Parts: sequence; structure tokens; C-alpha cells
Amino acid sequence: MPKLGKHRVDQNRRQIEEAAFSLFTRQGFHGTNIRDIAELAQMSTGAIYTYFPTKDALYESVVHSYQKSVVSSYQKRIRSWLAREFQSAAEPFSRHNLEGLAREIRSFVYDHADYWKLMYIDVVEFNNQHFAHSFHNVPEQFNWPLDGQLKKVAANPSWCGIDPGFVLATIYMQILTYFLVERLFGGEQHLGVAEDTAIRRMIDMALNGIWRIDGAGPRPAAGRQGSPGRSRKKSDNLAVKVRTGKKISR
Amino acid sequence: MPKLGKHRVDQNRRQIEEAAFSLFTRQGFHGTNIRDIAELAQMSTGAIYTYFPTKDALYESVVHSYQKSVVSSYQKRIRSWLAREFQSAAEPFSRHNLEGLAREIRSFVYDHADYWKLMYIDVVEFNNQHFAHSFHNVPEQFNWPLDGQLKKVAANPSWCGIDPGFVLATIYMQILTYFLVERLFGGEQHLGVAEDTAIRRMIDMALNGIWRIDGAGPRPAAGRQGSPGRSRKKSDNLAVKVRTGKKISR
DNA sequence: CTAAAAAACACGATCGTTCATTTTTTGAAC
DNA sequence: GTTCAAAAAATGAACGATCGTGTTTTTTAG
Repeated sequence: MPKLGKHRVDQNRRQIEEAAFSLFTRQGFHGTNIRDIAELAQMSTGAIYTYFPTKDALYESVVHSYQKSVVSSYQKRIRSWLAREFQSAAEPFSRHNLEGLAREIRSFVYDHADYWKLMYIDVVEFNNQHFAHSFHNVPEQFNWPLDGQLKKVAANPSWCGIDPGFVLATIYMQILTYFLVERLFGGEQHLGVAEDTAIRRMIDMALNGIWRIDGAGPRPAAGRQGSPGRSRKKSDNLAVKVRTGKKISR
Repeated sequence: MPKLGKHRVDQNRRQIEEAAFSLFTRQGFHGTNIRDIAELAQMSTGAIYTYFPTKDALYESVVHSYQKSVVSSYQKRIRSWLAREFQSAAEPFSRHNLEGLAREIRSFVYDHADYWKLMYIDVVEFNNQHFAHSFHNVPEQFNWPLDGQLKKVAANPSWCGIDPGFVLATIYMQILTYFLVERLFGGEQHLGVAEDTAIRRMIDMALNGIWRIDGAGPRPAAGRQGSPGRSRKKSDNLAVKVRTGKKISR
């Protein structure tokens, strides 16, 4: 009984999904037709239906596949990055770490910009039913594998007191939004300064909100451990200088 | 030469645009057809073409109209609110003011949630060509009528040093994003706590990034002027305590 | 060889748009 | 205030293209 090998089947399915993804993200779900998908996937329109019963099913499969592959792998990458950096650092919420996190997020946005378009399609044409879950309790998504490290942060007497998971999630969302606006919304340096500068300033703001600050002594760069010198670049027209958190003496 | 009065023409155009807007934002541009628009606008399909030459032109007119009316009026409202509150306050970036700003932004998002869907349609199906301008140099959009006030903030020796326009734009984008995720992306308390709490914490973070903090003396609530007592609610499981900026003594 | 997969074609529905026709509106004449 | 011819506006059927999908035939893999 001749039946296509699993390898061929998977390859064909992926070929169709990639074509569909490419078109969906450029013209929306309803703006894309099966014939164009088939042409881009280099097969006939009828062949599509041997792999997917309907166009809707194809869309759902596209969403599901990309969530399983791209997003999942990227989330794992970011989480493992967080686990590695946050574990090794004496102070997880250091400037150095947050700048690294920003780079990870930037890659996520720029390498897979179309994925986010798929989400916008879902918001408009499907009430975001396929993506809403990824926004349920964002801080919780950082708890593993960072729970222990975040608890230690919270126990630090210099800590500002806000739930570290909340802080991490907030910074994550803020940086993510920044790059999404830059990449997808046509905001060309929408905060008026270059990307690097903008991110650095946002981290400045976040850091100083995280750490209590005392008012004496020399000042290493905010939040950076092990490098006592200041890390500010003079590209910021107005320099901000803060110190790593020593416990405030009340 | 009988021609329809301007009033009638405007009314009909608006009727069509409102129907189109309602359908576009629920099923996308390509997912909406002229017949449905005509039916919702209570006229024939042919009548649409008396007022709009093509479906694309109708879409552009919808976008343009809503930018002219809703958004423009809301931006004016937020700007005049900022002008009023920022002018009257001794310290513009006070907790009180930022909480008020958050309320304004919340209204903007919740009262006109569909408008943002229109933007997502534009991102996917039109490369955001109709909305990109609103992201060009966001800080600049706050300069008027706040320029003087922001300059004064920057001149304050306690100020962190970051361009106040940048700070305001960043906080604005952050709060806007928060409510958009809540309202449109199905994030049900996506930061794990109630809206009020989340906003308060974000303001905590932002405030402490704005003001340098010294380490002695009694501590009024962060950024709030004129009320020396602490403003923290105990609803935050972990209290954060910071002080308004007295100049750091180096 | 045989059954599944691919291709080609066909079908009915629906798309944006046009058009002939009818209805409504208009401003002037009365 | 009424009438009236003219013209704009509204209508709904119709058009050609295209949609998602079903069917039929050909190709192909096991």
C-alpha cells in the first residue's frame, strides 16, 4: 500500500506552511488565497488539501507550528540565557545582564518579525484566540528556571521591594515593545535616539527603580558588578550617575 | 443644478465609514466585503461608489477620518491634561501625575480599542504606511506644550540626567502597551496583578529611575510633592520605600 | 501492480466594480 | 406653495475575476 514516507509528508507540510506563513504575514489571512500558497509552495492547489482539510486548518497549523518551533525555541533560548547569566552573576539585575537581555529580545524580534505579524492577524481576525495564552501571567513564565535566583534578589535588603518576577516581566515587555515598534511599526528611532542609546536609557531608568541608592562614596556603574568604573557613554547628552545598591541606612 | 447638500453628503460618508470601520476592525480589510458594509450602512452596494471610488480609498478614508477625529482629539486631550497637570505641579513627574497620565492612557485604549486594531491591520496588510508617522520621534510629540516644563525638570539638580522628553515618552509607551495587552491581546492581568497594582509598580520603577535618591532622613512618598507621608498601599506584598530627590551630595 | 498523492479541471459562491434603470432631490418658474 | 424638468443619487442586477473547495484524471512511490 503505497503511502508517502513520513519524511516526505513532513517536508511537504512544512513547505506549505512556510508558503502560507509568508503570505499570511504579508497580506493577512483573508487576503491570502490557496492558489498563491500552492504556487509559492510549488505544488497544485489540490495538493494542499491532501495535507490540510481547510484554509482555516492550515492557518491554525501555521500558528501552532511556529509557536512550537520558533517561539518555543526562542523562549527556551532566552530562558536558558537568563538562567545562565542570572545564575552566574552576583547581581542578576545588573546593567550588563539587562543589556544582554535586550540583545536577546532584539534578536527575537528582528529574526522573526513576521511571527509578530501573525499575532496581529490573530488579534484582528481571530480575536487573538491563538496567542492570548502567551500573555497570561508573564512574570510566571520567568519563574522557571529563575525562581531561586529571583527569591534571592527579593531577599536582598537593598532590593526595592517589588516582586522580581514582575520587574523582569515589565522590563521584558518594555524592551520587546521598543523593538517591535522599531521593526514593525515604522518608528525609525521612535524615541528620538539610536537603539543603543534608547535601551541604555531605559535600563538606567529601570535600574534606578530597582535599587535603593545611598548618597556617599565613589560610584561604580549602576548595577554592574565587578567593574567599579562607570559604564556611561558620553553619547548620552545628559549623564546619569547612580551607584549599585548598598543597603540604605535608615 | 441639483446636487446633494454638503450636510447630507457628509452624513452619508460618515455612515459608510463607520460601518466599514466596524467591519474592518473585526475581520480585517480583505476579510470585509462591500456588500456587508453597504448593508450595515443601510444602503445599496452601488451607493458606496458614489462616495468612494474603490474599497482601498474607503479604507484610507476610514483611517484618515479616525486619525483626524478620535486620535487627534485624544492626543489633544492628553496633551492638554499634561499641560494642565504638569504646569500646576511643582514636580511634573510626581506619582500623582503619572497615575493621572495612566488613567488618561487607559481611557484612550479602552474607549477606542478598535482604533488600535485598525493599526494592526495596517501593519500586516499595508506595511503600516498609514500609522508609521505617529511613531516618528515620540518624545518630540510631548515637547509642545511641555517644552518649558520639561526643560525646568532637566535643570533640576536632582534630575537623573536623562532627557525628560525621553522619559515621558518611555513611560507613555510602557503604560500604553500595558493597557493594549490587557484590552486587545487577551492578557488577563498579564503582569500577574490587578491593573491598579501593576501601574503603581511600574510608576514605582519609573520614579526611582528618575530621581536620584539620598540615604538619610525621613522619606516622603516617591515623587509626590506636598504630601510628606508615604503613599504606598499595602496591597503591594513587598513595600518599596524611596524618597523624593534631594540632590545627591557627591 | 495498486493505492495514494498530485495535477488538472470544474463548481458554486462571492469578490470588487459597473451599469442600466428607477427614485429622489434640487432650484427655478409659476 | 406648487409644479416641473433636469440632474444627481440610489438601486439591484449583472459582469468578469477569483475565491475555497470538490471531483476527476494522471502520475508516482512502495
